[in-house]
Amino acid sequence: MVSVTIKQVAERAGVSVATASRALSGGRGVRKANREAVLRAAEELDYKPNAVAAALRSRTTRTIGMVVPLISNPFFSTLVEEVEREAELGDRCLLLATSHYDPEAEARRLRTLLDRQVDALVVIPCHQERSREAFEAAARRVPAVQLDLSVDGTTASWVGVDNGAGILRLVDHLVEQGARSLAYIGSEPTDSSARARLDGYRRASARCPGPADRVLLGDFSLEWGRAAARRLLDGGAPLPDGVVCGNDTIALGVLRELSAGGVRVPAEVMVGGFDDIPFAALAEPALTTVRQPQDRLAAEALRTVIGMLEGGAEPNRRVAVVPELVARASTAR
Amino acid sequence: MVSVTIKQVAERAGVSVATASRALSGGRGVRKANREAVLRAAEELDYKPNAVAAALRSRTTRTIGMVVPLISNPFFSTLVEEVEREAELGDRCLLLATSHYDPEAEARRLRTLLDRQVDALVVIPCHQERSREAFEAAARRVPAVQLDLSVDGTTASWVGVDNGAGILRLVDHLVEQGARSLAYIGSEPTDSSARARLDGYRRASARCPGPADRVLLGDFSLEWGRAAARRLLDGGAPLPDGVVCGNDTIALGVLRELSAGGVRVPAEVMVGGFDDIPFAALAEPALTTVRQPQDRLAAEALRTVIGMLEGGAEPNRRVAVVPELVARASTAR
DNA sequence: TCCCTTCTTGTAAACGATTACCGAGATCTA
DNA sequence: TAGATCTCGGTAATCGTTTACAAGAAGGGA
Repeated sequence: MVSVTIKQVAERAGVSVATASRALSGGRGVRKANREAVLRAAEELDYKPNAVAAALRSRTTRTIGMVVPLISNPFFSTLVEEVEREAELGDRCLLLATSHYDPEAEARRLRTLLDRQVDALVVIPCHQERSREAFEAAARRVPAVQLDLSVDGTTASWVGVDNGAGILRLVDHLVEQGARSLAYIGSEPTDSSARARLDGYRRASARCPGPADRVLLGDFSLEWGRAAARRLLDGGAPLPDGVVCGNDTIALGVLRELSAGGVRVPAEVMVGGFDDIPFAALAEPALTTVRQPQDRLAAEALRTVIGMLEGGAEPNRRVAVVPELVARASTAR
Repeated sequence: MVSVTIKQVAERAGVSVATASRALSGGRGVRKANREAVLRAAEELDYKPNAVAAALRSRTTRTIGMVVPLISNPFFSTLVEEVEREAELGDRCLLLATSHYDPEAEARRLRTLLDRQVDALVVIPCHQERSREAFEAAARRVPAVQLDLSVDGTTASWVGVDNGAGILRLVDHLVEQGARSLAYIGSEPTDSSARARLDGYRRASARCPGPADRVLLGDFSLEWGRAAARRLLDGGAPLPDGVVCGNDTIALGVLRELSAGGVRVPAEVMVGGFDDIPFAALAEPALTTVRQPQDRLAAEALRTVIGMLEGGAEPNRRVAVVPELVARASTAR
């Protein structure tokens, strides 16, 4: 498979390769007649520039590296999609790698991406402590930003959602809808989001006129949602008017268990989630939730690294996007 | 950010760059003492090979390009994940691009990936006719395989699921469970999968002892599933014992509407889907479905292109993986 | 001992672009 | 018209590897 090179284009256009290169990239400092001759020759020969060669010499690959724990998680896959879309707008490509929640694999993938000379990195760190060293090492070499999750004890750039503000909106909404008592079903604070949501609930619960101190912590699974809901049902204590869930998966489990226990949602208990996963709108009843604005997160993340790349923007930028509340049937009194 | 080059490694080890290069890549044809000296020097200097330079000279980037219609679709995102995992096993990276179901965008992305000298391409073509030209052009330049969907009228490589066999299994299962009449709710045959499933149903319906000629075609959405189920309910004709759905999303809509109409599943009507999306197992009742073995599909796809790359395997390989049936509550009599 | 392999090694030429530098005209200014 | 400035284009270096080639060293068989 022999490819047309810039040399052949230059030859056909009757100019040197230097002029051809200039004409093809921007065209500044090239007389109009020559520029047109070069472009015509390129067209006629169906010239395709070799991006690898250009990258070697210009020391920039126009490639963004991204490392995520898992691609198939719908929340992450949406982030990947939006980062890719945003990258393409800047005429860049996405080199994607998975850590499978293994900090060592994550470190290896980061190194591989650096070896491939990515211009910048967008990372969803898989572990709040053990991801730190590799991420910081990578961030010393190229502009890098953490997306969604953040590792402990670093000042490196991060873009994510303001979890506290999101929980606050949900709590306010429940109170507006008439809830006088609340409970929180979430995950143990094993990652930065889980902790921020729990802290957010603790702060927000002051807005509730009645008792709001029941907090059940497990993991982010549907099964835990069911188990926790069962505990509420079996507890003997009166059910809260509203249940704030740490994410939608938990909330779906809660809905399922409450309905199995004969409790009507939202009439007896209102339920709210966090994330707005695709199925939230399809649940019965449709789930009120805090929407993570993935498109804005991705855009901000890319803007952050590109800013560091081009403008030399400040390297320690922390952006917390305030999420919006999506009110649906599960909280409609 | 100055990097250590192989030249410095060679110098420190007291050999030429050629020897250093040989020692670092495989080490064949290098005396043991020298090889060790080189490796030690590389270690001490924390040498990181520049993959771009290596790619330029060796004319191979160890990169797989992948173009998908959408990353956030859970079926596609799982395929992406598995392709990435498989690529990593062969020490390759994944350059990922999205077509957003636009054939022109798809063509542009393919060209970009080729400019970047990917070694091979895995493509989920977004349109059965209008994807053809660009895909075939790309396939003439590097090993390329279509994944899941296939464009019309090409003999190029393809790896996907045997839709007909999958539908057949589902029909056989329903008949075994006692269904004597069937209906099919699917999508108009606008892509190769939709057509193969519809054809598969028409062939398989001969296995049904009673009437099985009700076929309702719309699109692959939950809404269409609800609408079609409503048509069955309102039609006046007796309900079929089993409903075969073109995919799980439709099946979830059918479940929802039947339950809203007071029809018990599976006691009165059994329902089966196709794909085994994550939510299928969580539906009420849990949905029987035909599982797409995404890991095997991805592995086969990569094996196909790598085979063409390395072994010069036949360029027109069509692999139809037979899917397995996952029997759950929605068909348990 | 001599010839013929087989190993190792270094030199230097790729790979295909971008770009520093310089010189030749063209244009402008006084 | 001379000198300064600007525009444009070519030569050649460069990016950091891999690899073709040639040559020297070592080993083996007759």
